[in-house]
Amino acid sequence: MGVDIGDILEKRQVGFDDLAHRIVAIDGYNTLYQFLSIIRQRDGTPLKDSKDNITSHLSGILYRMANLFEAGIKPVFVFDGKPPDFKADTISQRKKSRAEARTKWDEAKEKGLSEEAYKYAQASSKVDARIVEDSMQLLDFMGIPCVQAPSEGEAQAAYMVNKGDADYSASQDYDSLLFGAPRVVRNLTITGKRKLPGKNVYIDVEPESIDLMQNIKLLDIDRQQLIGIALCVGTDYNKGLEKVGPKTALKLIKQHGSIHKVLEHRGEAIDELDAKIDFFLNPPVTDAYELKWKSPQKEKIVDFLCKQHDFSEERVLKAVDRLEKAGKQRSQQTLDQWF
DNA sequence: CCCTGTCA
DNA sequence: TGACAGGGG
Repeated sequence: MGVDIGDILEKRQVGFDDLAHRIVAIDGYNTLYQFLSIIRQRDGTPLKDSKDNITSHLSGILYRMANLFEAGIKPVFVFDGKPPDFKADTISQRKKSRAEARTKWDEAKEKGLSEEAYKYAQASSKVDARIVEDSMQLLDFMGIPCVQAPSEGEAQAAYMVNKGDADYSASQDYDSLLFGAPRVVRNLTITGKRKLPGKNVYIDVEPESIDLMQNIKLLDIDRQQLIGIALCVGTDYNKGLEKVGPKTALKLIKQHGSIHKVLEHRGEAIDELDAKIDFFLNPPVTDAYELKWKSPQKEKIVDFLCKQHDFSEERVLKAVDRLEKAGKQRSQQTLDQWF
């Protein structure tokens, strides 16, 4: 999932408050997947309403957005459109992995292996159409704008930051850097703890920002070469070279100058290489969006979350209160009308 | 993930 | 007040 180039990138720790007054274009798919895989009970079961609908993502959205609002951050969600044809292999691979994880989850449960069970439960998470639909519904009631990308959400987010409509692209993946996002923020959470994948160990995680130009300069490469490194390591559109991680990829690209030369030297090939490079450089994006934050519709949120999905009214009202207060406070302080 | 209650 | 356990839906 995503491109693994984090090890060669310079990151800057940012406090949650450093992002005050900033517009953050959130990768919807990435965030929802994160919520689905992490918001679970000890045994691995996701949160569900009485009709057996998964609700982990709704919980994640409600509380995380309340926290962002309180920090003065303006979120906008960006959702994926039609993936490029050359993503088909990755998509079917993910489907296969999910199916395998589902069986292994059941097996581990039967054997009483709780840690294994949890791991496979997470891996079986799927962001399906219903998850996306009711996320958009909740976000709309909360007054948070959503953008429908023509293709990859990370590409659309990158475009919006370049255009100046947003300040950061937010995702756990580094892909939007490949699409040219000047600034990416990761770990957009308040709780400074995260579970290590697989193990039952928690580590501290702080939000961090990555500056594209700074990294390009530091690595002494250009953007095409960064894309070349990504293609060496493997992206959603290609498998990557055998036993080549980010550090080796950097060395290879610097040594040979371009991905084409690296492949030529190794006698290997990547299908539709030029089309893929061009997709990173000139992805389909749209200007058809409006960024407008509206005051939360309390009754609709309560109806949706409490009546339809069995959330506690006390908790939801408290969260909506936080949304309203934060918005009003900002509007007074900065003249920059939120609502 | 995030919230809430408890305990020192 | 901050760490921790437990539950959320």
